Amino acid sequence: MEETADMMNSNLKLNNRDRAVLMKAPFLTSLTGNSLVRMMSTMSVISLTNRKSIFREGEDADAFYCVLSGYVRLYQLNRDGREADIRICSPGDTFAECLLYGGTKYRHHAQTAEATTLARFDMQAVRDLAEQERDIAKAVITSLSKHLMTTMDCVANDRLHTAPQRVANYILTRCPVDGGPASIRLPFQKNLLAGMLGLAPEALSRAFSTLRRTGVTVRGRVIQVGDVQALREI
Amino acid sequence: MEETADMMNSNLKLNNRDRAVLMKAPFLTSLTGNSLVRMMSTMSVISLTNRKSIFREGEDADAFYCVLSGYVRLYQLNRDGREADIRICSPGDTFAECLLYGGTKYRHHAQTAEATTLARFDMQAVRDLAEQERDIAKAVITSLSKHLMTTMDCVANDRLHTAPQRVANYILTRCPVDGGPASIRLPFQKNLLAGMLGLAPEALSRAFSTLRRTGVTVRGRVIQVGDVQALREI
DNA sequence: ATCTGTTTTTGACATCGATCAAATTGGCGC
DNA sequence: GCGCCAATTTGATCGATGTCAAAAACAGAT
Repeated sequence: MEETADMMNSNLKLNNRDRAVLMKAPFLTSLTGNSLVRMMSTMSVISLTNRKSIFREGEDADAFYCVLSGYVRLYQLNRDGREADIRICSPGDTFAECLLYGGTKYRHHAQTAEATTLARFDMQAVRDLAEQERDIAKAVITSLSKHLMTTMDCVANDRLHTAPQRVANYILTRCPVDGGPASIRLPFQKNLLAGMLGLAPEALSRAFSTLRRTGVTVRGRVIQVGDVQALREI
Repeated sequence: MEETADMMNSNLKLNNRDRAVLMKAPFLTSLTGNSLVRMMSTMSVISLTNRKSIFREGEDADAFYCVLSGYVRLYQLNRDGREADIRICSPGDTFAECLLYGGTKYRHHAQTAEATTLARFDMQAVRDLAEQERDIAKAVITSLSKHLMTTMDCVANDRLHTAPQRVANYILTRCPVDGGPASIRLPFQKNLLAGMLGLAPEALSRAFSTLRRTGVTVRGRVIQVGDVQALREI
């Protein structure tokens, strides 16, 4: 088998880290034995370098995906041809699974935002499995429920919070629960964080500088929080 | 049985129109025979007048609902105590069903936005049914899939379009497909439309007046469109 | 360590939409 | 038709965020 450095697209065995991520995905984590084996047999692994298209809006949807490592950007074009991110998928996130029973064509563009490994599930195969195996159906329900909740949270976040509040929320979700100082490291470019929060990169940058008054220091990807409790008040 | 005029909360038989709406809900429409009967047996009908609370954020989630007639507003409070609509549910819409497997507490406030009739489904009963009956599980999957798709559309709409564009989109979804003139009647107050589109009422009003230049006339709840095709270009 | 291309930040500005208050319209019961 | 309350529109203003351009910081390769 031959691969170019530019675009690997293979069916290799999973490495351990990717396997662990996959097994924690909500539509697999509850499966055991035969169901798990059958589900895994509909899957293939795909590795892509940065900025590769996974699918385009309007194409026939024949698979959904789970991010194993790297990041995926789901976006649409507005009337002026500008891209707006709808969702940034991190390791463990599933995308396009709403098309299992919801439609036949992809509704957004999907492209990698880093070197990325994906698990690809054949839509029709999973559909068939879900009808045969109760626990697979249940796992799909769990996955869709969770995804729907986070998407509703996204709407609420967009409509309810200003840019500094969204950034503060994001930081808080990765901070220890108690109130003292903390330090976290962004796992990706600020570009992507902006997309997650529905902000332009410049707006994210300004939100960070607003948060300096609340004791947040940013150096590269490292974010230091003077007082976690103070951040909650924002 | 005694009822006040202010707040009926009863278990009456469905009238024909409500029954038709219910049967078209995605988690019922594919069911037949025994599954349908069992599903219906977990249901009760609730009628409420305008502005009655259905549940509050943080309460234990023991039921999900389908709107049969009227409208329901899902909203949250921001830090200043101002309400922001997350979703407006119309007849046929289901809400809080993402908690079937996604969590145990309601995540928003829900209140009626008109005199409203609801079908109430006991969460635990439906959970049990979905595990027993394949077609019920499948119906739940379909329902969640559809709901997830519309919620992602909502995010996309919020992030991609300006107020006049959102209003134009809304109008177009209820217009005949061809390009000529058309006239539609809003089925609810503009208040609610604003909430659906993620706008303040004033912003909706101004969007309408912007659209006058594109041949849109608004008189009360009646919207007349001079040229449907022109509206698509906005 | 230096170079180079990319990412991020900053500045200046335009735009959009929220907010508050006031005027107007509309709906509905009488 | 009238009166009244609620919904909607309008005006004025403000704040937040997008946009474009340029500077600065950063990361990776040499």
